[in-house]
Amino acid sequence: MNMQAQTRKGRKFDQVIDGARNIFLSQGFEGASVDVIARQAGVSKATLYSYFPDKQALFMAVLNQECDLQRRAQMDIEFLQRDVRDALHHLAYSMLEFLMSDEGVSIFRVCVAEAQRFPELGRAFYETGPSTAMSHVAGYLSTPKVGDMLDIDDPMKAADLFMKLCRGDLMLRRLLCVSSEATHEEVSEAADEVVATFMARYRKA
Amino acid sequence: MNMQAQTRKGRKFDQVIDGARNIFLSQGFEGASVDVIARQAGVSKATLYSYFPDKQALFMAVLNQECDLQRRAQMDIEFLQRDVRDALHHLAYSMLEFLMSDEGVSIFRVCVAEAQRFPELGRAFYETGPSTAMSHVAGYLSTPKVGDMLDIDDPMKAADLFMKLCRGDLMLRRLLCVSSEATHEEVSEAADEVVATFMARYRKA
DNA sequence: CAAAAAATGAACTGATCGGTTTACAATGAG
DNA sequence: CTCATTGTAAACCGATCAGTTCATTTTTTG
Repeated sequence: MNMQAQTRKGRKFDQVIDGARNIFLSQGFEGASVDVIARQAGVSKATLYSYFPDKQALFMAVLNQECDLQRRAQMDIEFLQRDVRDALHHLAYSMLEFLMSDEGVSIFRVCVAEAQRFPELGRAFYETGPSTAMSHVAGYLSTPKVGDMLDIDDPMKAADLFMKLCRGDLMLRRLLCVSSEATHEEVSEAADEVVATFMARYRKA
Repeated sequence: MNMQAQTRKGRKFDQVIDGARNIFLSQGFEGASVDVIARQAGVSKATLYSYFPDKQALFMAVLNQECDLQRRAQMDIEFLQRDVRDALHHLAYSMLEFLMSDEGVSIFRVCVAEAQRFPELGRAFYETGPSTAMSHVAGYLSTPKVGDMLDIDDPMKAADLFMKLCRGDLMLRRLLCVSSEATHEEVSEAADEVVATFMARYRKA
């Protein structure tokens, strides 16, 4: 039976990952103690260690899953068949929404913090997160519909610009805990600015 | 005598701060052990604890000093009396150079990582670093010379744009340890892009 | 030189942490 | 029901760590 795959894995596997996710994302790697993770997961420490050989492996498992989620949460470009300006705004808005969410900020913070200690981690996050997103955006920017409106010679470079316009002061302040979650208006206004600047840069001559 | 101010403080005060700076910036707060810091500083642990009541205080002292250095390292705007385009390029280049340096990356990484644990830290870093820099840039952008070339209604918003253009993919890759120090050419090219985009956004109608 | 101040090193405390072990209970399939 | 799998609780180990103590040495200063 296909249930066996789950059973073999153990019934509480997901609990462990979820608990670890909570603690790691809020406390970082060193700051998270295995006892606390086990308690949060509602699982005994022995069970936890029956799934993962050590704390590092658990950490990487959590982050890998998080990267997958990030990949899947990629925006629905198909549905961007409307006006280019609207499409860009929609793109910027959804990107900003993720970047500014508690989850987005947490995972970014942890990856930056532990990138030195776990060399694979930084690269994995970059590839599955920002890099993949950039490729998606570049793909859209290569569309003939966009080509009619804007003069884009290097779609990747343009996508890079688009993304760095999204990572502005708003996100910096969240990362440094200067401000808390942004309002819908702030995000929408920021998205307006992104689109305005982007279109100014790549307007037809 | 004015030497007493130093003597009262203790002869090895600077050694302690320097050693702590090295270890904290490369290992983070939790990752840095006080014994290692003392050894790196060439000082006994007892001496270290005669200067600072605990590890946290030492950490904050290091970061405060680093913020001051950052403030002092602010660019020399007076010397920007030349062509606006050149001035902007110079500004972007020196900003990128700091952001991409080992020191700039390290301090940013540590502040982002520990901002949750030390709420004052994130704010202090933001104020003395990015925020101050933004004000300087906004000041320059309010200059009549710039006003002749560009149509800037909100200098702070424009300065924000300028700075986020600098914090691009290059810096992201360094933060995540995807790539190491950038070459002179890469930085200069990135500065070109910053200026091109900025001037496109604020060109006279 | 002599007394005071500053620094040393090494041992020590109490706590925490990662990880293991053990003896026992819950679960679920045939 | 039976038996193997899976999970539990708690004690335990060795290591590390922040912070203290103290007897001794070095440096400064008058």
